[in-house]
Amino acid sequence: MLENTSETSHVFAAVLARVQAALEALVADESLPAGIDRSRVLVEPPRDASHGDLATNAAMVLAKEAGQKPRDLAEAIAEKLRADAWVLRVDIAGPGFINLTLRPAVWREALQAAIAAGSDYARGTAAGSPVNVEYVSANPTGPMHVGHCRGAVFGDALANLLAFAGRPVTREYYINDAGAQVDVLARSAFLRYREALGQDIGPIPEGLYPGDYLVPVGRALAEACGPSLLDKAEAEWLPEVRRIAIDMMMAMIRDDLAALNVRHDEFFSERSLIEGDGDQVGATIATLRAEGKVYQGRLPPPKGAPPEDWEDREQTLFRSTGFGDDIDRPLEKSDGSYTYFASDIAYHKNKVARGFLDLIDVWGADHGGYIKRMQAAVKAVSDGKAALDVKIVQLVKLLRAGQPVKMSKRAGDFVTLREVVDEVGKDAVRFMMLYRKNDAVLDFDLAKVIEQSRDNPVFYVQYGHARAQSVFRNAKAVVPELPTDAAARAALLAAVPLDRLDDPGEIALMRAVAQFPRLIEAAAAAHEPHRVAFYLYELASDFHAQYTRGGKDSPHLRFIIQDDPQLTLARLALVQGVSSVLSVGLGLLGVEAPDEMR
RNA sequence: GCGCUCGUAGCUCAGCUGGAUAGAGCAUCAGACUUCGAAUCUGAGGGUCGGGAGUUCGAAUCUCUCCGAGCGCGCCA
Repeated sequence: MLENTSETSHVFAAVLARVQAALEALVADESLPAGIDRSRVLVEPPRDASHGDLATNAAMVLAKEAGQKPRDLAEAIAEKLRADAWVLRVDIAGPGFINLTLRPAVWREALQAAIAAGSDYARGTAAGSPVNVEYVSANPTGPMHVGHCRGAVFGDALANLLAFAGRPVTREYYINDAGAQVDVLARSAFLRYREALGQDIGPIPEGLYPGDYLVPVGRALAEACGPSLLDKAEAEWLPEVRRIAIDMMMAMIRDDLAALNVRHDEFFSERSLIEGDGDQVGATIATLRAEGKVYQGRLPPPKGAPPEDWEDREQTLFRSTGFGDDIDRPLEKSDGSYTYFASDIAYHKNKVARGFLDLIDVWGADHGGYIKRMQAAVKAVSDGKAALDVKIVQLVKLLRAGQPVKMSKRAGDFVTLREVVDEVGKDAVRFMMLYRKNDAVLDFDLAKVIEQSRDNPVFYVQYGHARAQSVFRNAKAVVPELPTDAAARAALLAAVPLDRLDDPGEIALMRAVAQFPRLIEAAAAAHEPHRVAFYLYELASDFHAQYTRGGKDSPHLRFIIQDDPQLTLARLALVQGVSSVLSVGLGLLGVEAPDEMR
């Protein structure tokens, strides 16, 4: 047994601390200058496993400031590290890498820590500051289509990841219920209302939403109001019709999101900024004006493509150039109403006022040109105290057997999110959306996801988890005392001696499990949930490989050894660790971890 | 014209915030099932990291400049 078991729940952090301790010892020896900057010292897995378990760049990073050659410094550090109880071997390689091989007992204890922690393994405990993640925010004018899908899944997984990493997270949806588009929605719904009352409405006029999804809205209006709205002027019926239509659209959108396993804590109404308690948009502009960040002025017309109806006029401008933007931005339209940007500033100020200094927005690629001005606005309304990270999710190209699927919202024949989820399942949709960096374009081929499901990474990872459960089911023949209940099984396996886990493949698998906390930290810090998906794929791959190694060539490597319950228990502990991490990781992605694939 | 994002194996993509000989999957070729699930595994071939220059011990990663693709450029959201 090693002297400190709590450290082993995060081996990489613990080894970094040990390297830092070695460096401090060198400072005490006056082999290194006092106050040397050690912040860039890292401990990471080496590219090639033959180099050892872990590598540190300490010697290379510190060499210049220490005034020593990297390899000489490496030797001095190595000398200290060789005295460490965890360290089995230290090698110096290449330009000054220090490669560490740990005693296998460290990895075994790391595995035990992982099993004992269960679903809390790798969970961050440090009390981080609250973070607000805004995603989806689709206009409430119709059902969600596949274009919304990626942002929804990405934002949801990112929020899961941040929460798991220890941050208090609020998941938010901004309802764009104040612009011209919701008035169009109201007029479109009114048409369906007349239809529901038996009037012949003919073809849907140009400029209104033609989709059938408004038929039930018309019926609901007819039931609620009877014919009472027919004689009224538009100005009289529109606000009420709009309110009801938006409510029904949002109910539909929530259903769609639920089908994708996406949830929000807060649905924030844009209209509430203007009609709630006071005009927050006006107040925000007034404050900024008082601070000299808003002024009356003129803008030059855009270069290259000047709009036909360009009219040079004095207008209300936000001084975004003072905060890193390229040009100042208008806050009021020519008719005196606020621009979308103006209410968005007020909205983000509202977030800051609610205590969020860390804001994340998930936007579609077509809003990329909007990032600088919004970040400028967040700085301006928070006196530079709040920061906004905008994550852009790129286009999803929906294909069927290589052929693009046409999507036109105007024609009313767009592919809805619900159709895709019903066709391929939420697990496949979610994993495919996350098995790619958010800012890379994604080809999503419906035919491939179904037909080639055997080659689909989501099934590969899920199969890893299912296979592990299968091993547990079969193991009862050798270890009858193995509990069926997962928690009880984990409790038993966390206490099993692991000394006999010494196969290189087994050690590799333990290392992979031990890397999970480090992966979570990095993925959360970078706001990159796709890293979790790739890690899980690799972990599943290591597991499948070890499983197959126990084939006919090496039956002694099977997890279940008929006449050796002790060894079987040790290996079941390994399976438990892998299974547990797969389950937790898939949970973060919002994907099921099934017990069987049949 | 300006701005943002991207360019890595035939195809689809990773590359852990600057590290070692650039990695997976698909496809191709050659192998592994009477026993823990073959939805799996083992191996082989496949590269001017779009081109060029720079920064330093070290660059796919940072800077500049070209080439190419996508998105955006008051009074849409």
